[in-house]
Amino acid sequence: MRNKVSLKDIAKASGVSTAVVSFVMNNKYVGRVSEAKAQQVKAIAKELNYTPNQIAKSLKKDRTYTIGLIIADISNLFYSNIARYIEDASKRYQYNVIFGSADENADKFNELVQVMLSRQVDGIILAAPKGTEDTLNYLKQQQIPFVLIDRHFPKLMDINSIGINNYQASHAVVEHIVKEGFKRPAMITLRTELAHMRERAAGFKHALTELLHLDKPQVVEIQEELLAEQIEEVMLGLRDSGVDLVYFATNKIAMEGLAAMVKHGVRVPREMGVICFDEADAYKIFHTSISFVRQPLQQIGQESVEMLVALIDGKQSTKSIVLNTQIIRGNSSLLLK
Amino acid sequence: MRNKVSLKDIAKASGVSTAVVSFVMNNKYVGRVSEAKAQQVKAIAKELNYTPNQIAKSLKKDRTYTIGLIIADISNLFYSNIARYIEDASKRYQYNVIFGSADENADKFNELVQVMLSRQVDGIILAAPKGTEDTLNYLKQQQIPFVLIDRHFPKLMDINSIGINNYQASHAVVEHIVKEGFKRPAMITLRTELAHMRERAAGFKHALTELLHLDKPQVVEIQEELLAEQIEEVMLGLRDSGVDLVYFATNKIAMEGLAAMVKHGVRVPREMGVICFDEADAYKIFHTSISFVRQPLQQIGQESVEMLVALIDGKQSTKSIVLNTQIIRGNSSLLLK
DNA sequence: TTATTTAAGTTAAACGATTAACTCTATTCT
DNA sequence: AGAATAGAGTTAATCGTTTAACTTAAATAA
Repeated sequence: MRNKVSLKDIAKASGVSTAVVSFVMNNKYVGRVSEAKAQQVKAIAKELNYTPNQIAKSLKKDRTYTIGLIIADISNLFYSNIARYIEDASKRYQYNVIFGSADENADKFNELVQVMLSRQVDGIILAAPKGTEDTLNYLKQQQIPFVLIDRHFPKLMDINSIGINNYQASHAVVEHIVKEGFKRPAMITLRTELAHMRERAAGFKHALTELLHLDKPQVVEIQEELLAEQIEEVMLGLRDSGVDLVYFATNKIAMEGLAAMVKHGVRVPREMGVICFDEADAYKIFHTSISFVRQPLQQIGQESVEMLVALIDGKQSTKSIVLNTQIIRGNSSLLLK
Repeated sequence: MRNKVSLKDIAKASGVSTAVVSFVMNNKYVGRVSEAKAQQVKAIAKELNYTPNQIAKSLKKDRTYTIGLIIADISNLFYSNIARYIEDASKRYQYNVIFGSADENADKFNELVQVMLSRQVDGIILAAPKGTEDTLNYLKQQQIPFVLIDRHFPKLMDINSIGINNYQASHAVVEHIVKEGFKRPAMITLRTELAHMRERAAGFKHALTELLHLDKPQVVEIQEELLAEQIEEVMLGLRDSGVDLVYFATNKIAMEGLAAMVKHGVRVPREMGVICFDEADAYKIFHTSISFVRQPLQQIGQESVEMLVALIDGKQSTKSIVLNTQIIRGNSSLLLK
């Protein structure tokens, strides 16, 4: 079988107690173990190829140095990028990440939380689907350190979260396109109660009534599961009704929407302008450079880990960080006269 | 602090020993605990909201039910998709996944392996960068269950792996484009020793000498770090030298290559045909539908987990699974006359 | 009636590490 | 010289489970 070397083996091989080996391995031996013996123990440990058993360590110290990460969908570029940054940042803090994908499903989410808790993660970073307020409250009440990313829940108070200013981002989008001269923009978003999405829509609506005095800004809500099915119809409908620019509220919608435009030969931006929320690698192979709202993914990843680690160490009280987005201008939102 | 309920607490609350609680919680109580008491214990456990401490369990049973996953780059769609399928499949087997990204760096890879081992993962699934043969040998010698995905190492014998038939896939690509009538195809690949990439190139070359009797099939190798920098020059060079189709050896190259074509207005397939290795979401917003080689990602994920679990359970000896790919034809590899 | 089996538990060692509290020297201080 | 301190270790309890081995009482068998 697998040749596991434990403290005991090293202790035996070097003729000392396990305590000495433990002290030496953790570099806490000054004043307790002579330098000579320490070096000898280290040498023997290396020779036997000792790897400390983190499981045992965790049990004793009640710290696993593991972060749980629950995201909506790992195959979505937005989340997989964040996952990457979170993994990066965690490593810098000597933490490992165990992850799971909730697929926007509250039950799956709850199950994942339970799994992570039973694995004794020190804390959790999560992008929660709708309908998970109870679980979040439970985590809070149990005083389990956690940080919400991307999504937030206005009903819940005193929750640590890190996100972006969705309302302002949409507002800025409208400012940009109005300045460009677009007169009849429409937004396509998902039919959802999730606050961050509602804020994106609200920012769009308010800015349009404010800046163009439109009394009924056009916002189309599509049910996520029907996205691929309905997008073409929606896009053609918007074009035929004279909409001059479409603002996609997520990168998933954008991909489907752009695909529909390509399929039906809708020229961008001549026939219809385009601006998207979120970046995608894919944009660079679109025939026109795409304008989009960039979220600071790396910062979200980095700061969520920092925040969580601070919480774990008891060094921080509740806070919400709201990061700023940036509009990256491409040709897709230029009004051609 | 965090209110941790242990077996001991339940035992105390129900007036029995921890052994009884353990038996009941694991449903191993028939003949040892009366049904009545069992139900009572269960009720108390639920009431106290007991969650078993998997860390303690792992220590005792020498099984963590955790799989380590080391991939080249989580932000690459190919790997993040595989990660998703691996996570899915793992859950079905009651395993969790801890993951890390090696970024094609052997040192980082080795470090990740050590971390995973110290976390006592039951087995590892890995896409290994070049120069990691020693580590793989070490794992083998230590009898740690592991499964190689995507990449394989011809020098290493008796390694469990799961991959695709790269040579054949390229051969099929050539058959397809030759049948279409392309006469001067070129391939763009990475400068690497990794076997799977070399096989892709070999399949292309051999098929071309075989089918079109070209004595010097054109294969351009780009150093990965210089990809973005050099791709435009390469693409324009190929076009100007009369190449009529380009075969991109990975999705990363494809994205860069297609972006260069878009930027310089190279029409696909009229000026140059295109066929790619690997799928990308992005293809659907390209102005022409893209032909590509599809890898069975879900199957790779599923089977790698199955294989690993079998290895962990000692139910399986070494084997290599080679899966088949499929060419998905789009308009990008149609010869327009 | 006595012996044996079964049911329903309990006890305690173990997994691999950590660490407070202890034991010896050997040295230093007064 | 005697007391105090420092140096170099050891002992053993502990983290939360699991489980082999034991106990005790009741039921069944011979």
